[in-house]
Amino acid sequence: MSALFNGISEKEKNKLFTLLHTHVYTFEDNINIIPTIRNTNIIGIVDEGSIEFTKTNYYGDTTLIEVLEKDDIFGTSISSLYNNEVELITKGKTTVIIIDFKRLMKEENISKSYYNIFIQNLFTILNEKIKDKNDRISILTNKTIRNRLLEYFNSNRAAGTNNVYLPFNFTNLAAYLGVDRSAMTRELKYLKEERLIEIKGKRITILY
Amino acid sequence: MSALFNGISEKEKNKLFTLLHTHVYTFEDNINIIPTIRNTNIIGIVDEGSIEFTKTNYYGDTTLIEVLEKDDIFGTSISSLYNNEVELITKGKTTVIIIDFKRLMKEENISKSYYNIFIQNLFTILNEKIKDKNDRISILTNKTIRNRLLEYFNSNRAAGTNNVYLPFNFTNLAAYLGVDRSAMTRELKYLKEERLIEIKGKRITILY
DNA sequence: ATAAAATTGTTGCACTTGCAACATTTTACA
DNA sequence: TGTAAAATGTTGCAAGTGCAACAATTTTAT
Repeated sequence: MSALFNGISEKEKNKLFTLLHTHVYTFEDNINIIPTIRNTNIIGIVDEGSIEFTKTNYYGDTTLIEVLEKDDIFGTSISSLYNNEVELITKGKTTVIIIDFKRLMKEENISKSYYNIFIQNLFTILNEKIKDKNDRISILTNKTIRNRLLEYFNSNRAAGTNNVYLPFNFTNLAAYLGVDRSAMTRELKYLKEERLIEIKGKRITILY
Repeated sequence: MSALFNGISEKEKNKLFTLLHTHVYTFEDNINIIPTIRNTNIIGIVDEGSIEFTKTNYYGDTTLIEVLEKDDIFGTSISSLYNNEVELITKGKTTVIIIDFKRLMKEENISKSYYNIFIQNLFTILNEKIKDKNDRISILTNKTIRNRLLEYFNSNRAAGTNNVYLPFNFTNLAAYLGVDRSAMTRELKYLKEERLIEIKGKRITILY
């Protein structure tokens, strides 16, 4: 659960949506939602389902930028919908809440305390997004698969432990690390043989 | 020049700084400024000089995350100062303006129109930062030096032209792309020989 | 103007990795 | 419960790239 509505009651949340004239859209599985919401300066919130945010370069290679789950945000003023190589593809039936960014910034809203909390939460989430991206950049600048794995494991330990719980499967881990999956599997085998890690399902234990 | 003070006059800017109780710090060359500003929930603005934002992983490899120039922003609520592997190193004598984030979010400020513009500008800048990082991630997931170069060139054309003007030298380009500099030089030679690009100083012309 | 420092260019070599092609196992779903 | 689909595991091989070590050039500072 994201922090977007932290400190805001369900009642206030509904008031906020009225105040901001939010729109709700529902999409079937595997739809690019950008054509529906394009040309508007908006903030979108995933309310149900999930969305894969991808970017395709000029020769057709696609990068998975992030997976947006319930209460994650996206939008012109947050990511880069204006870029036509970018797609937001629904995974499963998906509902999104759309807020007009201009309305969000209207002064008359400001007397409401929950409005201020909402703006603060938005900043906090953007902060976390930037931090996550910095972390991924740091990992991607490693020159070997081994170092990418080790840095990933190191910076994703469960607090106070030597365990990492993968938030996705190994195929997606390879994509996240920007490496060939089979080559990554080989490297994981070496790491296990050298007893630097142990793997049990999606739990990796760091032994080094 | 960043957009942080777009639509805000110099007079209003000074009023804003008074309103927000900003602090100004000046540092000599090559100082890590984090110890001075740590433990505060702040937004920092570079007013003079520049700052290299680096991240060092657990085995000592350092990644240059971004270079902050005049009017660029940083901070707990924007990047990840709480992370102790992170450094903000001044390049040359550098002055920064520090704004307490809590104060920035105080409701009593809100009647001022320039305050609202300032908040909007902050969102816009964060948006651009996220977009830049997404672009870099997209480039870094390419598996060959050649493809990283070509995608970089393609997504950094000067508007409406086939020219790219490097904002840094080739050594830093290699760091940005996460590749060995000498290997990159070799690849650039091949690209020139195959007449896919032309290089004249820091101007690259795309011929493909 | 000159020395020092930084940047750029070059190349051999070892090694990592992508790729392809396929086997095996697990998961999804009708 | 059975079958298709997805995920994981394996391996040979060619190709790309990091690394090291050095030369040449350009920039910076005094």
